[in-house]
Amino acid sequence: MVRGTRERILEAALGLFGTRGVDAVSLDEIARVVGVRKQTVLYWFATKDDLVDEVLAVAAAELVIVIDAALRAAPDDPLDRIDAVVRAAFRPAVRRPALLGLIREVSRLDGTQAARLRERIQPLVDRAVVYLGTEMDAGRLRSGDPRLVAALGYATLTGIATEPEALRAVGWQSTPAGLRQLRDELRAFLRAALAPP
Amino acid sequence: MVRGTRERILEAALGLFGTRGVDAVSLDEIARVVGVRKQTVLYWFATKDDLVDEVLAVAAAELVIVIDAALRAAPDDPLDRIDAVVRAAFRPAVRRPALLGLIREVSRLDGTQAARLRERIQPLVDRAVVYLGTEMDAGRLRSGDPRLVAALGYATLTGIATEPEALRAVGWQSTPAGLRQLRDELRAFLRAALAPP
DNA sequence: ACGATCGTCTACCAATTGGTAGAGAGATGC
DNA sequence: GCATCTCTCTACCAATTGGTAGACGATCGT
Repeated sequence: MVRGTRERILEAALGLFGTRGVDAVSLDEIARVVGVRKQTVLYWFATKDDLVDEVLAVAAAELVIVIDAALRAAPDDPLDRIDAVVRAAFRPAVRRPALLGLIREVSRLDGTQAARLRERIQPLVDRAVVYLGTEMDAGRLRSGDPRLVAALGYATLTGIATEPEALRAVGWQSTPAGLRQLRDELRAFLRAALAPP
Repeated sequence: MVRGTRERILEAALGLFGTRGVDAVSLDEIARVVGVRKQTVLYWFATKDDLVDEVLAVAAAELVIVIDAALRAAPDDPLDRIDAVVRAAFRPAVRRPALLGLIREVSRLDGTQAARLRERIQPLVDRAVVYLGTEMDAGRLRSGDPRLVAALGYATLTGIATEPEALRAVGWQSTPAGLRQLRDELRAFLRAALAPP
């Protein structure tokens, strides 16, 4: 066995849930992708809800790790640090749109699952909000309500990463050059939105 | 009959599709909300796909009308005009999050439906892109690729309007005062992102 | 007054859903 | 050698899905 069945189920489920939505994906379909029977999926995860929970945990952990690493290596200037986060979040976001898509999906999940995910990401969010607040006070960022500014930056990033249709509507193409251009435009957009006047 | 059954089905479907996703909502559920049997829904709309198509058409038309009206009444300065669009799109977005949510939902629909919706909205998008381009050339907006800047503005607006979970994570509350503050913060964010340096 | 049309209904249907029960193959421990 | 444990399977199941067939009453034009 090259990689555990369990891991392969989690990975397939992340991809399918993230791009098509939890409700729209059946256990049978996940099993088919993995190359196994539905009952094998139910052996590893007692219910579909359990599977959703664990997939959310995996996605959250991956995001937290990626962003944490980027921040640790980033310079001191807040605009540069935000750049670093964008770059760190952007790569997995386009390579695996499902990742951010799944986080988004949580809005329509049942409350306890949403709460569990929020709990995992909360530290990251709180840190970001506090950081934005102190930098605003220091005059190194445009001032405003740090909580809402954090939410707006998040909305911009995940929105652009998870809505291919919006990009198609403006004639954008997903080539390597296009991706680079999109990333740079996103960075410029957020820089301008956050820079002090 | 106060309002036609057909209209009531469309309205209920818009609300449910927009907040929970097309796949997650059954015809039975829509019928129950309307107070009618599923077969009555299927009398007015031959298939679920037909219903989805018409709901998308209704939502698109409503958005186009609202934004068009706001633009016709707006002043000349591009930042003020963008303000006007934000304000126009923000009210329906929070009163009926389903509206923008449904537009977003299209990313996971089958290609022909997505294409049909894109067709309806395309004129609006094209106008926006051309407008951004000329104002950038005139130095009244920060310059960049107008297509991507349009997509980014859209992503910010719909992202913040359709993701209550993100706002909850930063401790935001949906009170009238909170809404006003959110709208103003969104306007300041977009103004800063788009203003010339 | 009467047939046609309209709108909603009851009664089904096949396919798919998430989930249960338990058989059987293979490795592992003693 | 044998029992145990791990993993995947076949065989079901009840509930729900989108959809069909057609009965029934109301309304309408003539």
